[in-house]
Amino acid sequence: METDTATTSTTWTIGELADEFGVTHRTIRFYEDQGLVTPERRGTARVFHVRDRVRLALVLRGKRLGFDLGQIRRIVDMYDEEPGEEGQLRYFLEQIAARRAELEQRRQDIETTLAELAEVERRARETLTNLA
Amino acid sequence: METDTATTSTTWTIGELADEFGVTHRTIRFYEDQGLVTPERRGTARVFHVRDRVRLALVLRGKRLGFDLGQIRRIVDMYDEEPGEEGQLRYFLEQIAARRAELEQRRQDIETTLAELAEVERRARETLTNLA
DNA sequence: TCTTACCTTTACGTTAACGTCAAGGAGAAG
DNA sequence: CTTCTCCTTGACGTTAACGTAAAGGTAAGA
Repeated sequence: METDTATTSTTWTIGELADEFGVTHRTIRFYEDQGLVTPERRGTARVFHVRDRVRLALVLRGKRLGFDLGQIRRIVDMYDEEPGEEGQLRYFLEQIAARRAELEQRRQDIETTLAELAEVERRARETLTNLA
Repeated sequence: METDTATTSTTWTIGELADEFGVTHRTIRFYEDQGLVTPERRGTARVFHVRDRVRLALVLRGKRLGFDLGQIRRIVDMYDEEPGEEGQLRYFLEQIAARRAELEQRRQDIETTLAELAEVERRARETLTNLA
């Protein structure tokens, strides 16, 4: 019996990640085609490392937010951008500002909607009380 | 010259709404097919009233949030739900709670992402300063 | 009356993001 | 060696949300 010293494995198969994140193999392979994850290959099999796991989580969070994969890639790629020289860095900061602007627009829309739903709910509760 | 007493018209053509909201006629007609707007018909022409204008704005806000039209309809329809009897109202409140839960999940995701981007930005600025 | 602008329906085309077979390899267990 | 289980690569299918002609109606202005 091989000792399982690694506490929890530091690599994953496609099936393990699929189970953990509740997606199909197909989805993960699709994300690989799109360059969102880049698993190592041992022979023909895929071996996913921590970086891939993190990126997959980021992608799925982006999906929950309703971003398309293009937008998602732009955000995810920011997480492991290399320093680079000044021009690059300034451009990079511009990109970050743009993403932030989008996210803040969304947050604003969400807060407006939540406020309106609260009002709709208030009226419904009122009507309900008046039935008693 | 017909007096334009109506300050700004209280009805709109499809083109006016399309221009105002930056979408195409096709999009609005599609939303009509989906029952998201229900313009009056005068002969064959569509006449949009305030209700349609409001609903269109809600739909587009839903799109900015990345909801699909199914989710959007569920939210939008809440805005002009009729009181109804107790069972209906309780079900209605459940639905509101569900939509709110989705929106709050999104808000959480957005705040996490904004925080992470702020950190990424901080590091980029740091690197930039160290070049001077 | 003839443009011109705006509207109409019908209907096939397109893109994103996977779903869904089909056919087969690789290794561990019995 | 055979049977499982999990993996692999194609490759065509599907759904949502419109895009994009095609072909024509209508009302106002020159």
